[in-house]
Amino acid sequence: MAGGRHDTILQAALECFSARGFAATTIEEIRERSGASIGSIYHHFGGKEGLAAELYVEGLRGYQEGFLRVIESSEGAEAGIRALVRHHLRWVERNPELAQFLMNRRETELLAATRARVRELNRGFFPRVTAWVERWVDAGALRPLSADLREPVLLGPCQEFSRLWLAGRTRISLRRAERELADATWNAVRAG
Amino acid sequence: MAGGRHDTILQAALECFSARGFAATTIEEIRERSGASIGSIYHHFGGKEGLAAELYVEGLRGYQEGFLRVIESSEGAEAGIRALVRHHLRWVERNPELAQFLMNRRETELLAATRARVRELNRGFFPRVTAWVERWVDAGALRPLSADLREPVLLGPCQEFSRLWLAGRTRISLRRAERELADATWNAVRAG
Amino acid sequence: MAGGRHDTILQAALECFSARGFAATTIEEIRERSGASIGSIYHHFGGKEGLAAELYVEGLRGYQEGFLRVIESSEGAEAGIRALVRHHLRWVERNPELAQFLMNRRETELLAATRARVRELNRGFFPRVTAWVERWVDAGALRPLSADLREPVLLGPCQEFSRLWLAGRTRISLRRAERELADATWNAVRAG
Amino acid sequence: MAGGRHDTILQAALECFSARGFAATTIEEIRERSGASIGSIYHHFGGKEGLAAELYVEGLRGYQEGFLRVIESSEGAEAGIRALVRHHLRWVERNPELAQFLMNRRETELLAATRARVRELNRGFFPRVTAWVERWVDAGALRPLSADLREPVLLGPCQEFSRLWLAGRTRISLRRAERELADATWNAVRAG
DNA sequence: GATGAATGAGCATTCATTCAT
DNA sequence: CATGAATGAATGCTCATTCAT
Repeated sequence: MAGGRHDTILQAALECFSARGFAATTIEEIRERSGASIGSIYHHFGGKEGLAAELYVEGLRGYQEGFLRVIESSEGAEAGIRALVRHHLRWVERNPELAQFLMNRRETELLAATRARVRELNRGFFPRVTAWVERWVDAGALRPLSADLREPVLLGPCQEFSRLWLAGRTRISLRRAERELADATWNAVRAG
Repeated sequence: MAGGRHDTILQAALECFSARGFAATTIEEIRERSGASIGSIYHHFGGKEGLAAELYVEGLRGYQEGFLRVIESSEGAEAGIRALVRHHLRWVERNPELAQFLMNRRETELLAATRARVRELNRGFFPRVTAWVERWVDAGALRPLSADLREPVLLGPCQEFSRLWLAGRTRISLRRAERELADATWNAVRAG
Repeated sequence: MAGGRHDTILQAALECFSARGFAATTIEEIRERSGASIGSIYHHFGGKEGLAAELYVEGLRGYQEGFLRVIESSEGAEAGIRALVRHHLRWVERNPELAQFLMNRRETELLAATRARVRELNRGFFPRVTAWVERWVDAGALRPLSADLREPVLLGPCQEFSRLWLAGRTRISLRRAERELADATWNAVRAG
Repeated sequence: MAGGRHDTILQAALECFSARGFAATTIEEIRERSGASIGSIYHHFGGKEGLAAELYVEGLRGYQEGFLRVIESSEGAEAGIRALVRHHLRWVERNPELAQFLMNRRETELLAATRARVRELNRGFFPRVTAWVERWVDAGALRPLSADLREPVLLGPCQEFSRLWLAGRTRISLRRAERELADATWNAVRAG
């Protein structure tokens, strides 16, 4: 589906962006790490922004797909919440560089190349998350929660722990944190 | 109180850094906004890094001081947790630019000028937070929590909401979120 | 033979360095004189230091090669000494800019980029000069001379005259000085 | 005669100039080493050029005065030549920093502040050297020598050795070189 | 005389991007 | 598709110099 050169460059760019940030990464660094030529990078992606957009959008898509699959196939509210925490942490574990890159949202979302495609993705994502949450609120399993607080309450702790883990500033692993984060998150939102 | 020029430059830099990020801000922008000369900026801060370090370290110090004051003067575990959430959100409300700047931690913490001073601050901060939490765990008011999970669970939701609020992507205000975030956080950590 | 741009830049830089010194020369001057772009200069040489190092090392190599060829192919001590004086002066005459640049040794030798390569060159040069001189000392044609004094006694007068000539402060030409400098140098070192 | 501040600054500037060259030395370095303020440096010397001119002219004057005293008080040609070599080496030994600074003539002589005063000094110096040399040429003690070659032949070896010694690239001391350099120089110019 | 904050022209250097081969 | 030399606007930073206190 995708040329070897194409993917090699993409992977090299991801490594650079995640290690030093988008702004601080230079095309030269990507060239060196990928082994491709400058011309080749421009041929495939049109430049630094194009590379970042590709990584960002595809990364986000993958995350969201997994997220929806997990909650929508879960049985019951508690199982869904716990699966969501677990999914988040395991996704970070499997994609540490992508996670690091997506986490520094701000730098990348300002890019023109990204905006429209991200909005598109979100349009297909948030309503389904909202539907899932409200279904269980209506069923009396979850406490009502302002729409703006859904993401913060459900993912804030995972997000923050992931951030520390990616920075190498935790003693325990993502796996070992799963249970406690799931407990805390579940207690934060369960009804009663 | 301190040198007018000095503080004017600092404020201008903060505005630039928070609006566009450290890397994207140019000295010229800071010069224009502050009204000072390039030379003056370098005379006082030694450069962009020095400026960022000063802002970062002083911002962090202020946040931590308030944080400790709030929890250590609180009566009981629940009051402490709720005060902590309230303090976090109000600090962000009072210092939106500083908050935005400190949130993009990564960009700044890579700076050599910052590292040592931050470590120093943290040495005086985390042990006292730990002591406070463990006191109430021992008293049976809070559920036991791995050390690595304290910050994520206690502040993750606030942090994530603040991030969205700063990005202008929330409908409700920080004030309106206080109660719900405090409830959620308290439920996440209360014993039983 | 080598890249036209490459050599054009090198020549322009040499003219600037010899006319105004390394420190006083600006990249902009080199750019203007060479007709290349700033980027091209950096692409090829990495900066002012790289340019100076290239010129210095290649210049030194050329001088040393000629020097060795001349003395090692000479017949007898006196012929060698006279050939050496002659070679020195003619080299300066043929390469006035390079001579001027190499003469202000100090400015350039402090450069990190130069040190290792110069040491390497000298390792291949001085032992052969020493061997030649000692051969004729042993043969009784030259007076014994401390190692440290070889260069000063053999080349000091040439060096000093070249310096004055390059500064435009002599009335006679390098050619006209050849005989007298050869006489003086030969008398300074001949046995008996 | 001279204020303490005045001389302290002068000495600090000399140390900087001799260690790193005129162009590479900054006023800030001189300020730091001298302990004076920037304003004070400007008050006394008017700037970097003024400092360099002062050092250069006074240094040259001192060297020339000693030089003339030595040859004019010497008895005979050989004694004069030997005294001259000795004077040169001892002057370098006593004033290594000044020697280093004066040696990099080129950088300093381009300064407007220096030119006129140097020409003035030279007008009082070279005729007397010339007179001394020609007196002994006429007397048959020295071989005739083109005017342009006087300095190179008489001082070239000393100069070159001093340069190496100042750069720390000699094994023997200035004192130990005296005899051999005097012999070589005397042989280079003696009649017959 | 002494001080040091303030100034800003000038400089080296970086880096995304283009394009001929 | 691949290459890398060439470009030059943009940027961080230096540093001699001024001047009010």
